[in-house]
Amino acid sequence: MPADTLTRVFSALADPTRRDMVARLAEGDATVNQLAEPYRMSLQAVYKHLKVLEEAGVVSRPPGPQPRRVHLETEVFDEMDAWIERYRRRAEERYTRLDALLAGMRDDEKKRNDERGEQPK
Amino acid sequence: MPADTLTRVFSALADPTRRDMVARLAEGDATVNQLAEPYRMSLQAVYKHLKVLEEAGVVSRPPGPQPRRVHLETEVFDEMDAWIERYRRRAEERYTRLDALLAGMRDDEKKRNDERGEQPK
DNA sequence: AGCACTTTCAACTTTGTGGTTGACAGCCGG
DNA sequence: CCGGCTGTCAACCACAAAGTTGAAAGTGCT
Repeated sequence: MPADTLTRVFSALADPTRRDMVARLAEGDATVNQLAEPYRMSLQAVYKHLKVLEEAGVVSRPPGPQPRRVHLETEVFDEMDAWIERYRRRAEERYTRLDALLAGMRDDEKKRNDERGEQPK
Repeated sequence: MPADTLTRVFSALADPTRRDMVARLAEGDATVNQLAEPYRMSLQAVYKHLKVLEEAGVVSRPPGPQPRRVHLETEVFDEMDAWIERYRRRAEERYTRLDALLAGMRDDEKKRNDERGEQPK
């Protein structure tokens, strides 16, 4: 089972180093060496991170002359954004409907308390 | 080192089961048993997932009468959204500026090719 | 061809994560 | 008060993830 896109994207972005790479790539494409420079980490480790980002579709490395430049791919962000927005929106809708429900809920609660013989303040 | 919020949120949402929980909680609060019902997984495992979501601030479980209901918290989504939007926007700005740059880049490339003695097509 | 640099592959260590089972404390209703 | 449901904690297992080193392919320049 090849782990769906969202899983790959979210876990790719769960790593601070990888998020930092994305942040820097947003300023423009870079070679692997430029990318690797700030980190105290072997070059192979950087390639591994890149591979994760690439498989998640966050980044691409078009073939070309030797120092292949790493490029930020933004389409995947749309997908993540859609997911987030979808559920945020739904939850917020429920929240705004809450006002309308409050009156009824207060009545219910009062009734329940009455049935238990509790004193209203 | 207490792993920053974004790291916790992204890795919380990197798990399909947890994303599914969020999706269902967007429809309304639920008890742990209701939440756990569709999964073929021990109840303790579900509590673990909930703990991860809670520590990431995605979910809250206000204290109360025995079956404590799980509630979706949306503020964290804003933070994620801000991060995504920030870099997406920056990358897209670069992209739109690309048109303006193309003329200059073509000139540069032509010059480089000339210096190498390559034939223009 | 030959050297230097880029890229990838493989093996290994360490740490984290998702899941299990088992035990146990806290509430609540009969 | 006691039996059942809710919630938490701990030990353990399997496996994935981040990093290391070492070695081997490619690619580009002179």
